[in-house]
Amino acid sequence: MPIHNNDIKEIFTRVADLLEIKGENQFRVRAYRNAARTIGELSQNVADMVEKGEDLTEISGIGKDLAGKIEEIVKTGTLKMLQDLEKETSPELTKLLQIPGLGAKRVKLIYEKLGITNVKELKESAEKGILSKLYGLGEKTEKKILREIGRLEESEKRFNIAAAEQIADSYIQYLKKLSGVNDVIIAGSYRRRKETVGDLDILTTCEQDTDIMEHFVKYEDVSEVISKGNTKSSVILRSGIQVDIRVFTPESYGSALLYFTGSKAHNIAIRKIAQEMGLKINEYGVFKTDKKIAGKSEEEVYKQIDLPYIPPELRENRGEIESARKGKLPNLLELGDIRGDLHIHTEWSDGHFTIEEMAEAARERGYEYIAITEHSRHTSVANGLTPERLAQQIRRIDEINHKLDGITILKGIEVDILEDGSLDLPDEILSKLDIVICSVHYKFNLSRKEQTARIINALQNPYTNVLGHPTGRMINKREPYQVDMEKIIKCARDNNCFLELNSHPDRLDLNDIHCKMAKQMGVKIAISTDAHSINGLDYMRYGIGQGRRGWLEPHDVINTRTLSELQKLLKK
DNA sequence: GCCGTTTTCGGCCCGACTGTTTTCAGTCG
Repeated sequence: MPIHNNDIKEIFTRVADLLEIKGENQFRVRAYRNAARTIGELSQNVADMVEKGEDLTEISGIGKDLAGKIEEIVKTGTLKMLQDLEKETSPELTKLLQIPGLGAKRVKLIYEKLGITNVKELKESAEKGILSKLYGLGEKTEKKILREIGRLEESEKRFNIAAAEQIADSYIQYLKKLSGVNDVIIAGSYRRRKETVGDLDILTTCEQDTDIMEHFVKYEDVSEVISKGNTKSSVILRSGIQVDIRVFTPESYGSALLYFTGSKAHNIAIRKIAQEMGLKINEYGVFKTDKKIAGKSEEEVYKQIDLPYIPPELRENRGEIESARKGKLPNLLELGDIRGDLHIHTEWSDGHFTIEEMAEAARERGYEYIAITEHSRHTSVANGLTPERLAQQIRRIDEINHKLDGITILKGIEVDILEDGSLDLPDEILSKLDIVICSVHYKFNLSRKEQTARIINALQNPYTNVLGHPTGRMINKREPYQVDMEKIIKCARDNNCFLELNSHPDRLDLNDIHCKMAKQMGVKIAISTDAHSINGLDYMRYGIGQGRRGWLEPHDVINTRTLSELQKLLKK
């Protein structure tokens, strides 16, 4: 069985959970958690590294012991230490940790005193009122646990960035209605533009005597108030998302913003640097002994530890601090750099508008060009084009281009990759197009080897330009199909192809890690919306967010080019 | 369990809120 980085991540996370429940040294626990996170975010495949005999202790946070355990997992598919821990305690205990309000100490307590090992038993004893009899637990905690179990049973989801954006926008508008409220900003993973958001962290500054907390919990969408204090409160909205708010003075706004934007790993790293310099950073500022020396703006805080401003999207402790130190932070791409959208559907297949309507909408958005890329015949549910209809569309686009001012329409296709890796339309018609995107739309469950070979075959077609939504994942709905992304990127490079970053908020495919990997391996990206309607063109901003998280600069992206530069890139 | 211009031991980020306690532990972010 091939071991993926994610398998190692899960094993180490379980080890950390069980060690913590056992009451082991917290720093040992942290070492496993750090290792789990690091491996999960690594762009290289650890199993390959083991096979090549590479030194795993080169990876930060992996020492001799963990390197040995990783090898054991890669070679045997399992870790004896974890099996022993599971025998010693109970494998389902870790699930209890997912219940908000239950940490390691309480899980240990209820396990040792009541012999509870899973959620079902926990629920029963809470319903019978046994839980609240334990020392340190009370009725309120018992009720909260029951509520949380109910919530866990209902759904356990993160919100995609577009859904989070809608919820956030209206809450912010509401908060700003209260007079005396000055800044309101959403920090957290939302500000880092992560593809999914677990909760919203709101930061505000306001005039004295402004009862922002009261106003905050009175919002009509609030279904439950979890906590309400003078500087910090939390609620749950009807949609199920948790929203936290913190109030700060303007003097602390920058350090608070930095702190609550995270990520946690980034914060820990910068605090460590501060510590080494004899400084202390917390959410209220930067302190030298007890004297506050900075905190108004994020720039000011970074400056105290000799770093330039680091954009939120990079703050994952994935090398941004080292780059910042060397003055080599990427000059990240911005929405304004985009000159066109290269993946658009119209009513010719399953889109909802005409070619002219989409072109005009794109022109209004300031674009110089778009590519019309319908589905091909195999995707019959989407009214995919036959060679004949595509030839017809090519003629039609020529006519429209002739009349249209201010924007150029490129002739393209999103052609299906068939099961054997051949393309759904003959080369003869593909040769007449400006851009060929090829995509997998069925047979998602081929083996990793077969799926990789299928895609590589498609990339080797002389007319292929772009691989569309390269892993096929749908956020919260469908897992990515199994592929060897490193091989695919290499193949794209060797065949002069590009990878798509599909901006649809349910896809955002490539993900951030693969974007960075493609950049490092010298493969450029097309950031496209896959728009099926005029509004769909506005998904571009999500793709930009993801691209920024993937360290992309304008020159890494083909649709930042002028039309003539782009045409050169697409000519093979 | 990791790490090192305090290097083989002794550190490892830190503050707010809640609930249960009677001065604080546990959880969370």
